[in-house]
Amino acid sequence: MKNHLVANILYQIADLLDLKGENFFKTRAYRMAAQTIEVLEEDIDAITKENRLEEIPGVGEALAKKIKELVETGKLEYFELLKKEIPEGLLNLLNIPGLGPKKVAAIYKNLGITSRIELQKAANEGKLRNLDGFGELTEQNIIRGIQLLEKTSGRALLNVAYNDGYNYIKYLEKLKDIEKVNVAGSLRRMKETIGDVDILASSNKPEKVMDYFVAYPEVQQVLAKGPTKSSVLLKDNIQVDLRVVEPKSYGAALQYFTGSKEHNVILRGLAIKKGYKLNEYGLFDKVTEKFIAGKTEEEIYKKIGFSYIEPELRENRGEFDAAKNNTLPKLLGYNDILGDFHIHSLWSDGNDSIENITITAKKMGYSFVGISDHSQSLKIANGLSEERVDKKIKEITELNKKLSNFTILCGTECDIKTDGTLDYSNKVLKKFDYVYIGIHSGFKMDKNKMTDRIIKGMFNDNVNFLAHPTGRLIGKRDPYEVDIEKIIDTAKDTDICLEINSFPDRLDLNDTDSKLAKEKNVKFVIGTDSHNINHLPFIRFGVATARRGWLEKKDILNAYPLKEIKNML
DNA sequence: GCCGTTTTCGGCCCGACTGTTTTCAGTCG
Repeated sequence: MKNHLVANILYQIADLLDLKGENFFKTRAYRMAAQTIEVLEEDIDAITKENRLEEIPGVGEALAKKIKELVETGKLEYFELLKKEIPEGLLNLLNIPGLGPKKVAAIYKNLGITSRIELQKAANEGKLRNLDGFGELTEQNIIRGIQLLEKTSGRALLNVAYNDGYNYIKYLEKLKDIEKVNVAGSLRRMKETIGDVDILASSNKPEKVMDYFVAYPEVQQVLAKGPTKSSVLLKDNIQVDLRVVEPKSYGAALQYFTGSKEHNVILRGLAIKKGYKLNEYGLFDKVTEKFIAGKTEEEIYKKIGFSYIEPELRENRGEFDAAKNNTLPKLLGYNDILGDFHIHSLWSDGNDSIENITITAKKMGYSFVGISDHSQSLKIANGLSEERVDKKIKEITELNKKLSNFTILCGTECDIKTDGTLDYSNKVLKKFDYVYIGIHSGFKMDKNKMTDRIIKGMFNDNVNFLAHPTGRLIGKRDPYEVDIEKIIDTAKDTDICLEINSFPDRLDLNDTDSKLAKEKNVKFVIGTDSHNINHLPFIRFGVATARRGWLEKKDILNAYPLKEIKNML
């Protein structure tokens, strides 16, 4: 059984136990074990076979026994009994903002409700307000919560949250009573999707800050407002939370509200071991409660015994060991990219001429761009025939004559056909400065076939880059069935760079697969897949994904000067 | 349910806000 499946069942058990009203620490134990197993590098089957389950942190006698049963039989009696006792539908109700285990349990016990539809109906009919601990406002909040969940399906893409968050910051920076202001939370960690935008500010006049915060023109609704914490819903249905702290606590609060939760749990635990207490107000002596640090994140990490850990790394994926041993990666910087190889122009399905793309790229400080239009069989995207390839090369040659200190390269995003052959002959492929290959049709293939198809394409000597290696579209399409480890190994064998596609609904490879590939010494190219000049700045989301995958400047082809890249290609 | 360089029992992170109730439970992060 796969690690994430085991983790998933443990998470569900925790939720079910919560609904039963079990001890908080017991359900937390299930969640901590689930979280550890979810990101465990080693296979849970192997660990079970060798009777080493109890070596996993957070797994003791009882959990080891349950995991063993689950792995060996594919079922867990305890879980089945729990599901009989508590309807599974209740688990979905927990996703509704404002509803926790206690309220869901009360709703089920008193009204027998087990689905969102039944709940909505009961709320509309005013049946919830009479329950103990409920009132009219609770009822309204539940209705609103259901609507919100349906509208946003939970999380926003990174670019949407990014724009909302940083526009809000620009607005807040205008208020003189704010000393410092930053985004925090998953947006600061640049996670691929964002639940809500967290903002942190320091000020000695928090009430003024809160008044200003809720007066932002983009606010649709004020969800909560207090002197230190407020929440609003923007017109695009993104929730933004603001916390205000005193300047001396700013670093501690920024650390605290940046998370991740898992990272912070570990950090606080380590602080306690060193005789400290860490919270959002600062680092304190555990006994005397004396304030030790808090103004900056750096001093907090340092006092606890670590070098500074970049926000993108704070996911409890080994950053503490690396920080302790001084082996943290020197992360790729947001300004390290010198050019973009994955751009579509008017020649295929892009909106802009190569000339206009060049102007924008120069403004961004790039020294080169590569125009990689689609290949001939992708008719829907106006893929280039062999004849049009020659014409495009001619246009680029002419344009380059007029440019100084800037180079346009002619590439292609060549289709890998269903049999693994490429959409251009080798003779045509050799005409390009570089060749991307990618899957654009025949997504529903069995895993072995798909893996073989891609690998066959990668073994063509003219190929340099593999575009969006898993083909996922976040929230819209799952990755195609592919053995990503085999693809990574093949990239190493064939010297092909794996792309980190920066388009916000792709981010493909993702952070964890990128980390895996880096560990196998694979090189990367970060491309935007731009179809419009306004897409070129998406590069920051590709860089963010690379950083979350622990990648350094030296791992990224398009962070090298073009002269060196040409040698490498 | 886990864990232990004071502990094999008694901790385990805890503060802010809302809504209901009148001193606090529930939810969230």
